[in-house]
Amino acid sequence: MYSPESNQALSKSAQRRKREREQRYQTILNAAEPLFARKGYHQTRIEHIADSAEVSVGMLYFYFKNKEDLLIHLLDEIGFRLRELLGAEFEKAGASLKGFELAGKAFFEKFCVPFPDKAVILYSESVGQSNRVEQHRKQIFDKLKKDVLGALFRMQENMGFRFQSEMSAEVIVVSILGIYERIAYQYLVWQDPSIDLEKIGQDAVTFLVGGINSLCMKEIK
Amino acid sequence: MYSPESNQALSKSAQRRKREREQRYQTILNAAEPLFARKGYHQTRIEHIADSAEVSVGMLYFYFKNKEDLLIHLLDEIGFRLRELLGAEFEKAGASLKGFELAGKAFFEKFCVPFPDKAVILYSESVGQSNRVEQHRKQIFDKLKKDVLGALFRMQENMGFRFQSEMSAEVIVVSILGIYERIAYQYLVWQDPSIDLEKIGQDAVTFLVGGINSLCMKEIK
Amino acid sequence: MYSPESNQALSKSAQRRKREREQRYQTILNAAEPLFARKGYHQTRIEHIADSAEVSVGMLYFYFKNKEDLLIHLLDEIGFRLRELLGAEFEKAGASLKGFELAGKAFFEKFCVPFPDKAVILYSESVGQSNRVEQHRKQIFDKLKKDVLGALFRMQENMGFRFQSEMSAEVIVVSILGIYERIAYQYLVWQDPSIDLEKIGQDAVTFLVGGINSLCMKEIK
Amino acid sequence: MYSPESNQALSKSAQRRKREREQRYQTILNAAEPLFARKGYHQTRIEHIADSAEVSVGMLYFYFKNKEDLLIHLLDEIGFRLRELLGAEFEKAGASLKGFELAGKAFFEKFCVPFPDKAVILYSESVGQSNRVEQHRKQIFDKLKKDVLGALFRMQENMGFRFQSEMSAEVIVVSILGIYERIAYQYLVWQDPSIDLEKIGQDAVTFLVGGINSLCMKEIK
DNA sequence: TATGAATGAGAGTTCATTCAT
DNA sequence: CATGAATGAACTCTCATTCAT
Repeated sequence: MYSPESNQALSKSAQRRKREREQRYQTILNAAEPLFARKGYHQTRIEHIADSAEVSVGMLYFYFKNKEDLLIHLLDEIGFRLRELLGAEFEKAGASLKGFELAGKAFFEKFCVPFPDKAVILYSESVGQSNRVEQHRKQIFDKLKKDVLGALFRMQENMGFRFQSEMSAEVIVVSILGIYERIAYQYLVWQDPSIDLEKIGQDAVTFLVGGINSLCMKEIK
Repeated sequence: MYSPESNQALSKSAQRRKREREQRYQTILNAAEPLFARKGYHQTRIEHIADSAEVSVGMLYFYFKNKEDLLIHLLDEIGFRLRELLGAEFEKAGASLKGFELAGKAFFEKFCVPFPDKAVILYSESVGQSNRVEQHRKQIFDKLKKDVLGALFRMQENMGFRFQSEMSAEVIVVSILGIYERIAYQYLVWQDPSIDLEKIGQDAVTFLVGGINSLCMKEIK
Repeated sequence: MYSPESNQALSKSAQRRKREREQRYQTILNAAEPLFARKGYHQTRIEHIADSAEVSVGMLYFYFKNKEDLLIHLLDEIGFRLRELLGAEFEKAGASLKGFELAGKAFFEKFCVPFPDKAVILYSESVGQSNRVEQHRKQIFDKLKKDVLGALFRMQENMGFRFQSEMSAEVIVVSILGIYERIAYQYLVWQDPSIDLEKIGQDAVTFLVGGINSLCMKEIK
Repeated sequence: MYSPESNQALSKSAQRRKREREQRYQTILNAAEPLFARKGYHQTRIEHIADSAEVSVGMLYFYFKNKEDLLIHLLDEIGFRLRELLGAEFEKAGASLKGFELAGKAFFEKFCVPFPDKAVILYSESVGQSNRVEQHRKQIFDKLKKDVLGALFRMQENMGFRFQSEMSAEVIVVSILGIYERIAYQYLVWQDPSIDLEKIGQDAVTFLVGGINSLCMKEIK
């Protein structure tokens, strides 16, 4: 006979286990993040990460295949968060230039400033480490490109213009990503004092809107 | 008493020595470049570089303090070459938008394509390795910024416009560097097939000219 | 007051428990056997054995003190089986050379061929692992020696001969064990194609009978 | 101009280097031998071997690819020595039964007794460690088999007999190797007090001569 | 009894750097 | 100047064993 109680008990226990496992997984990622970002990936020893996460080295290897794997998971998570964030901003403004403006502002205000470690890992510590890491970096940028490209095409449909050449959309997207990446890098990695995010934001948006406009031609209907 | 003869003999010998030393120094840098760019900085062993340069490991350490030092010198040389190249292009066209166009074209055609290893080291392998390396990277970018900024200001004087805000010039320069860096990265490091340098070049220039224009306001004289 | 009922109930339950325990114990040994024999003792992980036996790691440690202990119990069981088998063959033929022939045949046909894993563990995987394991290996061989020695002495009584020297019996026994061990090793561990058990068997028996004869001298009555 | 002196100096220096290298190689093998034989292969740590050889761990890895490689080289050397030794004994006595006698005696007196560590490694510590090690063990035994087989065939030619069956020669050789191996194992690994090499030697030879005779039939000329 | 996640000592291995020659 | 063998600290990773549940 089916016993809901013992079943629920089991289920509860299993649920708790699962919750704990996911928590620990996150704990490790959270511990690795500042270490990778501040000491550098190679300068960070597995033991430090384990200590910082209050987890044994063995447990760390239970959750992640190796150090590279840990970096990759961290990277993927950062990429996911960033896309989620930017996606929401594009949603807010419908398919318009406004969306690009909001997304640009959010990139600084909701990503770089509150999560500098995440940005440093994405733009600095994960660069040139290994082929596998680079593949994941590429994947993240490809998805971001796809997202921004989607927003661009939706805007095109709305506003009725055409691109100067077949590469224009690609160029616009890559340029946007490049501009923001470089500003973030100078600000976060080099802590360049000439980069004042508050002041720079508006000009950056103006610049890229100007860039976009120059590659989009009003269609005569 | 001054002995021109022995002096000259010494001088000749010293000159030869110096020439040889500089040659060897270059040989080592040249050997390290493709290894760092293709295998990666960490995956490249000192012994491998020495072998490739046909120099003993000990000699390598005579010319360079350590592995990091080698990377830094390589990086500095790459930065110098790039600045030299871009500077020449700006010279050619006087202080005009044309100069930006030429410099952009030259970046791809005279730097990325003929010297992919140099570009990969500048944009990938030297990233996030250590504070000292990062300082030199920053220095290189600062100088590039200064160069481009100079060209921009000369153009401003010539054409008589003013920037929308005090940050505009900074934003323009950083944006330009960011755009080109990202395109180079996708093309060289990820070998992204959607990046066709030939086709992209013109649009990139159009984009950034649009961007520049949008931050520069014609002055009413 | 003695309560047969509850007693019987307890007894039955206890019996079942004991049966289950022994079953599980065997299951674990049976799971470890092919793993040790095919992957090797050191290459086999405790977790793998537990999985294969469908038992938790904790349970495995309930039944066996540690990995070495598991190997020792396996080894002892293998030794017991082998002695049982050879003993039965000696019984069949009474105290005669025939018994040695039958035992030799049985060693191949009833041990090595149907239970190659057991033979591999006895002759290869348990060798040189630790002092404790080696003690048990020695014990097994000592008992086998004693068995064969017993058969030899019974044959001596029956047939009335004397050994050439006081060591002769020892030498005969050790030689027999050595010959069969080496053949089994070549056949099972190295899978030496020049070892054809079918064809070799008869010659091996002839060889050792010749050996035995040469160390036994007919007594003049 | 050719300078014999500096040349000789170079040559001498190079010779010394080579000598030192070979010496060091031997020193490491010599240091590993007693450790492997007495503590066991797995219980012996690389660091111990390096310490014992008064060599740094790094140097050890310069001479040997890894721990397994060290064991294999040790094993090969032991195998080579043993064959050399037995070969010389067979040579001494021409192609006769005497040769088998001498070789048997030499196995104990010139191998097992003076070099117990070598014998233990050959017969115990190298057993069941890995496929690669096992391949080398097999190779050694194959060569030993070939050597003994050669002696047997030469004796056959001299004495004019034929083997009972096509497998007889194989059986004789494998039996001889098995008998001596087992005696050595009991004596050296188990230090079995019932094995008195002095007394056992003669009987072992008698046994195997009897075995050989029983598989060889006088040819009627 | 039964579980299997957690532990952590300890292993092998690498390689930038040094220094006797 | 030149060599390259030698160093050994530092690193990642494994897995037998334990113990809270």
